[in-house]
Amino acid sequence: MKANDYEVTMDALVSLCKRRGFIFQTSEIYGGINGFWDYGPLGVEMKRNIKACWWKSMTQLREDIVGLDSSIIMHPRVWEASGHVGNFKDPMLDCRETKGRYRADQIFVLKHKTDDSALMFAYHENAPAPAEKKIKKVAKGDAADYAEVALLDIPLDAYDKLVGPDTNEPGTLTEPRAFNLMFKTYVGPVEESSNVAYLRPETAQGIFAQFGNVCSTVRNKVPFGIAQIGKAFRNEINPRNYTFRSREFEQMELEFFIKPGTDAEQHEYWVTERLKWYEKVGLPEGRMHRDIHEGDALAHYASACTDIMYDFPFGTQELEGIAARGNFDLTQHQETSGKKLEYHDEETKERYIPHVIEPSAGVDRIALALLCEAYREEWINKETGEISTAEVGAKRAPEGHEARTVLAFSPCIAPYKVAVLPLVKNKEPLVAKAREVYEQLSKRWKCFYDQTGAVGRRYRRQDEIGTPLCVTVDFETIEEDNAVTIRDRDTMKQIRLPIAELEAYISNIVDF
RNA sequence: GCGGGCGUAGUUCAAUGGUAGAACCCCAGCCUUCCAAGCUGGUUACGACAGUUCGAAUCUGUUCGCCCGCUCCA
Repeated sequence: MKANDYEVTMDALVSLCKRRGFIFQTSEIYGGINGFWDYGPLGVEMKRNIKACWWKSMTQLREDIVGLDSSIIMHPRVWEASGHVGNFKDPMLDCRETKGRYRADQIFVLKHKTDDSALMFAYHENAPAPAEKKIKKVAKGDAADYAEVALLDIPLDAYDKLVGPDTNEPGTLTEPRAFNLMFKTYVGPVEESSNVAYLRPETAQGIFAQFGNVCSTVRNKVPFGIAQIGKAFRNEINPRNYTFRSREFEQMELEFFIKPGTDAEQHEYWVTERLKWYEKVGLPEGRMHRDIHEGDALAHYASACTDIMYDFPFGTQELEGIAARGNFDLTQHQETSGKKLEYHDEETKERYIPHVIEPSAGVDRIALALLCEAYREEWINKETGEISTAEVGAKRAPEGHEARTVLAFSPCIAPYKVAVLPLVKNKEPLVAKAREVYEQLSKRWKCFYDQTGAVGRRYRRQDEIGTPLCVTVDFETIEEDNAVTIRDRDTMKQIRLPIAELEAYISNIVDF
């Protein structure tokens, strides 16, 4: 499947998310603020389910990973050690003519070796060919007389002789401006530079900074991991695509510490492991891809990095990055803090700084992917009950059919697991029995009780919020068999089941 | 941040500078023995702030937000 094979438009999805209470614009009554979103009553349940599935798969179903919850504001030197204070900013410049925008560190310049008054030609890193052509065409010169210089080494007062990468005119480039992507604040009531602190731009550094304490308390042996879920903040230049790129977002990060030399096999292991998890929560193999970083795309300290990509309606985008970061982070913290962050291997009697594999996932992106994946519009034949996929862009169902909107979540992700419905509401014994069943099931799962309107309408309401199972109490329940019907969201088929067997049946379907 | 487009009930759409309407949704009541039935009633909107005008949803400016392209990224 490709991104453009979707029946979903983002508009339809955004509309449903608002109407049913998944996602709201933050502080909407004041006009909202770009890059921040709130999760409504259904969204928060869904998001908690995503995190719970991850947390369970990491810290409960395996013995070699422990959890951590570190603070959002940490000592500023953490960010010096990690390189965020120095490097987490991208100087950018614009071309006034073409309206293009470039990262200054990715632009290089061909400059005449002897003649400072000659025009200079900018080009994209590793792609000097267009600039060489312009030397011939525009300056009537010879490329051999020119030398490569980084754009950032060109003095600002020489910009009027600089020809942009995508133009033939000099003087169209603006000066590079730095964008620090970290949110800054002050610790204590006095706003002075000595009090500056940052909201964390990733949760990972909290794990590295507590590496020593965790090691000395839980007696773990390499390889082992520390997992953390939490908010992170980045002052993105331009948030876009609904919640996909937000300024406040939630991460699920694992730092898996390994013996140096096992990096490649452990990296591959975690990529495979994580793809299995995505399939389990409802993202099919056909829409998932690996984007393997190579060469310049790889950070200098990393030996491997694979992004796990999903085909969104707006394009194929990253959900998670899995990086083999060597021992860069722990080494940096050891040097900056002066505290030893070594691991003592009891078996080999060696001391070393472990290497690390970092699967780092964005919760909000996964939530958005799951919503895109789950959303479908269907047509139901009124006579036969046959379900077919609705035609793209059709406003109405064809004659003899009715439309149905479904969020076909994996049951472990669905905000509500079960809806309990009395067949009608004006017969007290039915209502009483339904309440009893509802209260029993609510002890184990998030359930929904609804007695309003016709039962068919109530089923459709549950379809639209993705509830996998509907339990209906009818007259037979109280008069004959103490059994209920269970209706499946996807097939709309019903079976009859004794109330005594209900919990086991539901558990089998909805528990992760 | 740059360029373009767009802001009217929860949603989808109306309204010539002159009383803001509809459908669906939602809520209440009646009715209802399994897939959005029906009847009655009800709540809810001109993104914000200025300006022009006797009078602004409508014209102008500013701002905020959304969408698209550039850019960027978990």
